[in-house]
This record gives sequence, C-alpha cells and structure tokens, in this order.
Amino acid sequence: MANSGKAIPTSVVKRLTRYLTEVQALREAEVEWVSSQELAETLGLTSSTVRQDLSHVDFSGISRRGYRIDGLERVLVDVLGVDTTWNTVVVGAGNLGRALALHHEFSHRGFNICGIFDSDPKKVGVKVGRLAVKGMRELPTVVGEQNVQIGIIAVPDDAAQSVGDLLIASGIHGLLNLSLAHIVAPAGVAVTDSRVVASLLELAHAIKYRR
Amino acid sequence: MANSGKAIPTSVVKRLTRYLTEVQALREAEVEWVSSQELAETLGLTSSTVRQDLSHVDFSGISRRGYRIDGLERVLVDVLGVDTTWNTVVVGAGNLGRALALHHEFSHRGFNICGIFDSDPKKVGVKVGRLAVKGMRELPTVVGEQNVQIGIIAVPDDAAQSVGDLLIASGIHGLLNLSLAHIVAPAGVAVTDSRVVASLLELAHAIKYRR
DNA sequence: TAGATTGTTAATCGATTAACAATC
DNA sequence: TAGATTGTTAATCGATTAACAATC
Repeated sequence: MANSGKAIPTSVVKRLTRYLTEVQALREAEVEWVSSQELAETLGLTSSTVRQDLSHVDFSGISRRGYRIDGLERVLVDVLGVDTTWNTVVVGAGNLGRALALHHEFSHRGFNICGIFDSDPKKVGVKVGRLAVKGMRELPTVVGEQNVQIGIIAVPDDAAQSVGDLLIASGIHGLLNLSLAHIVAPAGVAVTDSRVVASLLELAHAIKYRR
Repeated sequence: MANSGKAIPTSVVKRLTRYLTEVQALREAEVEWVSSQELAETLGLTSSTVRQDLSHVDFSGISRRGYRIDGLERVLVDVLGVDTTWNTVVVGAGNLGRALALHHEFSHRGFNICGIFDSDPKKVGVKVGRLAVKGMRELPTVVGEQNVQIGIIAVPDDAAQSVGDLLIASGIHGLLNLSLAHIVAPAGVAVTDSRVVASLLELAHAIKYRR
C-alpha cells in the first residue's frame, strides 16, 4: 500500500535520494518498470530494505511487475522537494564555495544560487559565473528580499557557527554545512552536514585497517 | 581502559573524525583536559556515546579529570591515519574536481594531490594550481609509479563506475566517490561516498516537512 | 492457472542511552 | 575524605533482514 503523513527516518531519506537518481537514469533509458530486487542489486541493498523504504512514500507497486518508473519518480521528486525551486546562497568564496556556486547539478535539481558571500574585502566584487561576490553585510538583505531558504556554509571551521547564526538571524530555513564544525541551530532550522574532509579521514582509516 | 585490534564500526569512525577536529581546536586553545560531558555538549551527543566511542581506541581517561588532550589527539591521529601521507589523485577537472585539488584542508591533513585527470581533451594541459590536467590514459602510470592509494571521483554519474574500474585496475586502495552513482568495488578496495547533491536533497526534504 | 513480486509483520541485528561500581 | 568522572554492563531504541500471506 504505502503510507504518508508520518515523518520519514533520515536513514530512509538518504536512500530515497539514491532511488531517485537511479529511477531518473532508468526513465532516461526508457525503462518502464523496476522491481525491488533490481533496485537493490544496483544500489547494493537488500530487496527487503527497498520495499520497507518505499512503504514510507505514498505509492504502490504491483505484484509480479514491480514499480512503475514514472510514478515512482514523481512521488520521490515530491517527497524530496525537487519539484520546488529552492533559493540558495553560498557563504565562503574559497575554492569550494566558488565550485559549488558554479555546480550545474545544483541548478539542475532546482537549487537556484542567489548569491555568494565572503568576509574578505579582497574577494568582494570578484566574478563567480554570472554572480559577483558580495560582502557579509549584504547577506541579511539578500536572504530577506529574495526569499532565500537555504544557506551553504563553505567557510573555515572557526567561522562556521557565526556564519550559521547570521543566516539563521536573517531567516534561513536550512543549512548545508561543509565545514568540520558542529553547527547549533534552533529546532525550526534544518542542518545537514556534508564534510568531504571527514569522509576522506574515514577512507584513510578504512584503508589503514583493511584486511 | 580501552581496547584495540577489533574493527571499529563506521558509525563510531564518523564521530572519531569529529572528536579529532574538536580536540585539535582545544589543543590550539591550550586546553589540557576534556571530559566526555564537554565533548558531548560541543558536538551535540550524549556523554555516554562519547565514552563508548573512546573505548574503541587504545587510550584511557582519568576519573574526575577526563581525557588528556595531547594523548587523545595522538591516538585519534593514529586511528584515522592522519599521521600518514596519502598519495591521492582527482579524476574529473570540472568545478568540483578543480576545487578539491586546490583545497588546502586536504594537503594540511596529509592528503597529497599527485594529479588531476579528465577525459575531455580540451581540459588536458589546463593548469590547476601547480598541476596540469592529464588525460585518462596517463592515469594507470601515475597511480602505479607514484604509489597513489586514494582516488577521488568527481565525474558525471554515468562515468563514475568506469572511472572507478580504471582506478581499481591501476591498483588504488580506496575511492572517495562524489558522484551520485553507486560504485561497485572488490572487498580489498574501500569506498566512501560524499554526495553534496544528495545532502542538499535531504535538506530540502527536511525543510519541506519540518514542523 | 502458476508463480513472481509486493506489502507487512515478526525476528534479528546493531547502535545508543542509562545506570552504576570503580577510582582518582 | 567526598564526589566527579571514567569504563563497562545492561536496557532501550531503532534499523535491517527474513518470512510469508496476499495478489496480480
């Protein structure tokens, strides 16, 4: 059947992003149906996990056939908010911040980069694609006037919390934190961490102690 | 007491990277001792989790005082392999690949970028810091001759597996996957995913359904 | 029809938290 | 000493997997 209404655990949401990617690839390959077993094999999961996960979204498969690609894509797009345009700002115009502001995958998925900011006066005015780097003082105005919902924090660790605080005070709804720092935010503001350096340390550990 | 020898669960390893970051910040602030309670508050955990986690590393705290910063840093550096130099290549010279190749945080943590590669002939030869982009054909030689252990995959999703296969065939020990694709690798090769676009989708979901 | 695949319940597994004796 | 904090065991909680009746 499939339920809806209740909150979906983050462990499940993480996998839903992967199902969406795979389902979109299948749709582009003009595949019409996919079974839990096929999805599981492609993504390195069990079919049981796939069926459990999909029971959290409001969409049903059909016995002996599996899930219709177009319907499954539609419901995953909905639940992951990819059908919405998300106005987004990047704070930090270093290598990483500039790369993210230019990342095509973001605009392609509905994340509209409205501005890139840096506290370094030497960086202010520098062009990043069609945008020019702005000073931090302009951040609250841009967030307020352009209805910006998401802030991407790409600054050094020791500046991350104060940047987060400024974004929150400006009325942001969610933060994507790329720094290694832990960001404290009130309950109404969502924070997701994406720490590439931490992932590299995990990998170094896995290599060092692999058997 | 503290154990060693047994494999550490990845859930724990993820947090060890955060303890290391925090402990290094404390050491720079010339703090000498930290308790499980203090670490827990800073990182948004329970003190029980911190003590459980630290029981996986070969280091003991002291009652009524906590953990010595210098010793704790040393053992975390060891277990996360930060005391080693990791020769690393980046595959994909798009915005993200170039940014990672230039990311100071990497070299700072012992990840030595030995090369950046792209399949697009127009990108070959372009300078990225002190490196010039090389063609894919040169990848196996560089990996073999320079004892490269880590490959960072920053290519479009549909090229990710074949890039992974080439790196594996060249003798890589671990892959950091930034694409949304699922990478299949033999047991001896570690794979860690760091998907910034997926994190952004998780954030969009959290904002859309927040209460 | 026969049988492959779903949705869901129950069982297992693993991770987190609570509790507390040991101890500095 | 008194009491704060560790290390560890036991309890709880949540996530994954197995199993299977329902069904197309």
